[in-house]
Amino acid sequence: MSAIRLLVLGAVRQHGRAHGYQVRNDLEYWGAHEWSNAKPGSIYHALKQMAKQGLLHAHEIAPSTAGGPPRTEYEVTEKGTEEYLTLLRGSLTAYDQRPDVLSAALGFMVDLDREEVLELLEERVLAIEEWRKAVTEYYTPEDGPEQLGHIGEIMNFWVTSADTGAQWTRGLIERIRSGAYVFSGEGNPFVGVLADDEENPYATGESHPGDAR
Amino acid sequence: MSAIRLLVLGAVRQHGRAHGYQVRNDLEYWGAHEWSNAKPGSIYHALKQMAKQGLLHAHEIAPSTAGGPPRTEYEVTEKGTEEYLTLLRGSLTAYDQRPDVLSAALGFMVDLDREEVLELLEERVLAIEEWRKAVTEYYTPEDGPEQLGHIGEIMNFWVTSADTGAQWTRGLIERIRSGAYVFSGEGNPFVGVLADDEENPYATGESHPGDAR
DNA sequence: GCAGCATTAATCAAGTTTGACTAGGTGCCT
DNA sequence: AGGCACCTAGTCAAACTTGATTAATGCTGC
Repeated sequence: MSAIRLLVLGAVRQHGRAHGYQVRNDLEYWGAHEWSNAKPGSIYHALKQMAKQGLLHAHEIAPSTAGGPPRTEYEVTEKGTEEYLTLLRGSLTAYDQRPDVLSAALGFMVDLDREEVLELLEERVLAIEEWRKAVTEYYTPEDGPEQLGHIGEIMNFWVTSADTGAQWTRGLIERIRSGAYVFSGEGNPFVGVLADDEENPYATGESHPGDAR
Repeated sequence: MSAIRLLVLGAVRQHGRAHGYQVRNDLEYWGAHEWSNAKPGSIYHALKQMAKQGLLHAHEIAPSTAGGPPRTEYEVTEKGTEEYLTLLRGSLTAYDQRPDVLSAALGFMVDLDREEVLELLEERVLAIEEWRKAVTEYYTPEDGPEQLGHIGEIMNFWVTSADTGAQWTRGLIERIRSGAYVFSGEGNPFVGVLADDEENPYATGESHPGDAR
């Protein structure tokens, strides 16, 4: 599962009601085009697909106010909100070693209670540790790991990634526990969307060096 | 770009000539089904696609010797070898933060010279550092990073990943420089394929805990 | 000697992703 | 007044991925 559904649901939800281009713009504002597969096609596809599945409600809307083809506005349904929360909780908990899923979840974590986020992240640490154990046990030949030759570097790489991932998560838990950020039910939330008339300070210019994807 | 083409080309190449099921088995032997999208469908698709593109040559072959439908054997063409080396070099160099690509490349790095691998990995470190710089510059508001609120955790996560990725790469360079592993042109290579009659000691049983994908 | 099950090998439909392309409108320069 | 560049909003075909399913054969117990 990629991060696209979570991103799109979260973006629409923050607006209350949004059309595709708006979502596309928000995701760009968040830098999501750099670290996730948030291409136009994927976004519009996700919107349509989720509308078909009843997670979003599609309003037919008049021609755009600012050029371009007529646009459809979407709204998150109740079922969509449930799905959103499920995806969000799952993305915070599970270790699936795709950075985009965790990144998306970090952007939305404040939609949950502080206490719940802490629990989910603790669970994440446990999941990573379990995964690490499974990998090392599964992938260690009887005659010792030297038998693997350079193939052992693959396992070494996974294990290192798991360890640093756990370490980073512990740091995040620490920061949240000591009061960082504003979570659900704690006063006026941090809003990360662009207003209709606001220009995007991070608008895509040329791509950045090192974008290997 | 996913790792599937590199994996399939590399697997076929190590056999000289292989059918889909053999490739599938090798990848499982390497644990690739755990950390890459090496599902049967993807493998067979990649084989056909690359045959169509002239990277592989497809031999029509008699019915299987051991049950099942008739099988097609593939062989890497000259063009395929070129593509393979290009993919391999690119995957060692570029930082695209998908662990599967690097994992696959690690498995095949010994097809290159020791010196070249060291150069490619040095380049990788540089690419990571450049990427890190681009990210921090691009994503730091004028009023200081505190303005980002919890969104800053996303950037923090990328940057941390980049740093540990660079650190790990430096460790690998060190190990290779001090003589670890057997590279191209250094005597009998380490072979990581299953012979026809050999059984897979890591055959898929049930899945492992923490397999979130 | 054959019913039932496992194994081998591959296909298929449904869903997703990609990146290029379309097409209308606005503003600016000359 | 013409034209060109750019922005807005979205579509599309081609490629890729996924997980289930099919199809052929061998093995095993009765």
